[in-house]
Amino acid sequence: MEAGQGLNFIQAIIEEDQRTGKHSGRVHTRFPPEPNGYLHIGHAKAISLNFGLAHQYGGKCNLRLDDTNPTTEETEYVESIQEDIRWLGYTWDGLYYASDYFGQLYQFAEELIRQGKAYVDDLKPEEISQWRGDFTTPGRDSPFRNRSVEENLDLFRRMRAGEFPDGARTLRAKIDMRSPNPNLRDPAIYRIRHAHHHRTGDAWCIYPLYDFAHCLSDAIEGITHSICTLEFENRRVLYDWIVDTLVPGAKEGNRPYQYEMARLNLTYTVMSKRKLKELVDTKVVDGWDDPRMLTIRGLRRRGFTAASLRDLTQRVGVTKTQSRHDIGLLEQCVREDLDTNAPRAMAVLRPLKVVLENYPEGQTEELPLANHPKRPELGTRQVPFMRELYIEQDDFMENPPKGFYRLSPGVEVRLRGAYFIRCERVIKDADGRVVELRCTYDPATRGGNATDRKVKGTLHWVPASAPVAEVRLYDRLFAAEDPEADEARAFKEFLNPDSLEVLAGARVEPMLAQAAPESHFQFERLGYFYADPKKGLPGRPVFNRTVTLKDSWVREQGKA
RNA sequence: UGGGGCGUCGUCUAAGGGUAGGACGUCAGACUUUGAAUCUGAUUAUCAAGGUUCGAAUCCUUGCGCCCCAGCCA
Repeated sequence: MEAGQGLNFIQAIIEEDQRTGKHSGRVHTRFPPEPNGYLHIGHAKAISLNFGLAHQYGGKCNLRLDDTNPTTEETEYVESIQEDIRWLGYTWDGLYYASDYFGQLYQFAEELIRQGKAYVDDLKPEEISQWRGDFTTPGRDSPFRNRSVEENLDLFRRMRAGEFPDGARTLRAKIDMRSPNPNLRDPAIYRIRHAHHHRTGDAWCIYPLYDFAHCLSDAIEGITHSICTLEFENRRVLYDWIVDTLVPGAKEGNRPYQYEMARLNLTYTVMSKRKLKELVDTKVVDGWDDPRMLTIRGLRRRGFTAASLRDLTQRVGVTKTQSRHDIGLLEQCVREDLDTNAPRAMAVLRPLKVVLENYPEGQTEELPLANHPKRPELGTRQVPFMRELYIEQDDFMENPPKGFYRLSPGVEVRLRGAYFIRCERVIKDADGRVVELRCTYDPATRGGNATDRKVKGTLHWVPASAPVAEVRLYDRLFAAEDPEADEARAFKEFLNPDSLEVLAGARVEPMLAQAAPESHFQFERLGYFYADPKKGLPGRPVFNRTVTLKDSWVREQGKA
């Protein structure tokens, strides 16, 4: 928001900290994804917040791969995460992995045992769960809770040495089994996992859990403001407990603090990594970078720009209020970016043949069209014009309703940048479908100008010689505003069956056949399109529709 | 029915004792060689009830509603 004086609540905290001299005025944030999936638009919010804050306050922001669970994490994901952050336009100060700290974390754990504040528990997972109690019943102390420091140290070292199978024992923090906050009922901080880790290989068979690893990693890196999402709110006391008992100087304020904000939710989509993965695994979509996915890669391949994603994160703000933003806001962000930056072009998605009966056969002329109506410096291009052309099927109606500005029998319209044409006759096939229009053009209106009369409609067009291109029309993946709202039904029941339409027979102006992969265009009167880098071939591009233009005619019809 | 959070236009988000502002959406109009863009204008909100105060979205009390927590996931 450009309110100016309206700081978001994190900025307010930082400015207050700077005023009081907390952290010696330092700002050091971090973006800590777990490398177990691809980044999505929700991460983009966290990324631009953390990197943006560091930039705004002259601080630093680290990228830290939170890789404490060897069974779910893969190198493939750490590479994609880095690529996506760079594409978004951010550069990290330090690149770290939680696994960099396994040695230090282990030492912290031994220290906790020495302080008598952690113990090795032999209870099995189900037993731990039973002994923990529930929201209304306090937990009970584990029978192993009062082992001596020596015994705990010995057992913990043997856990590390690989003497016990997975699940046999855990290291637990000794806090309070009767706490009303279940997170303080002696949370597990180390578990046994005889699993290969993507970076440390087989060096470890015990791995720290999030609550233990995350806060201490923050402390090790000198993070000042550790921003996470709302669901971590009731773990903050645990965060504080661990940091305060283990980090030297923590009590004096020389430590990181956790702040929670609302995650980004958007209408007509799901955001959890688990659900996105399910869409990929069940082939509902064609991979993590399917243009319908709200992953960074998917959005990128759909034709969203990094600037538009950054813009969205600015507009949605930062609050603690659980919210769901209108996906239309994202669409508006990319429209605004592409309206000023995308060159214009003409493409006919569903061609309808037009023959200009009074235009000489065999004649062709090159007509100049502006590449951008508001930016003459972007120049013009030549588009061939001839006796046979294509216009959009939607742009003709034999019996038009009131308010239809386009072509119909006896009506004159302008072909953009070319001539006025009038429809004289309609040719139909045996089934009565309109297959061709016989029209006349007015040579005096070259360039689309006439001094003596006006026309209501201006249509885009391509010459009959125009190359064919595949165009993919994408729409939102789900038909329901909140696909997860109905507890009784799976989110996949709300998929939009029309989220992808492939048009193999679109015709594009010649320039577009040479479009470089990853280039953006506005196809006039239709929307913004992006040359797909994966599907397209040289001279044979595939265009993904990023978003339509706003269309008040569609709205008008909807009212009828 | 334990604990932790959150309630402001349709959707988001500002204002933190002194004119409830902005964005997106919607509606109406102007302009238009994109039914786009642009420009005008309009509509609509402080969860409820009490209290304090000259004055409450803001402070207090009591309700109500929604979200999160009982992984050896993060």
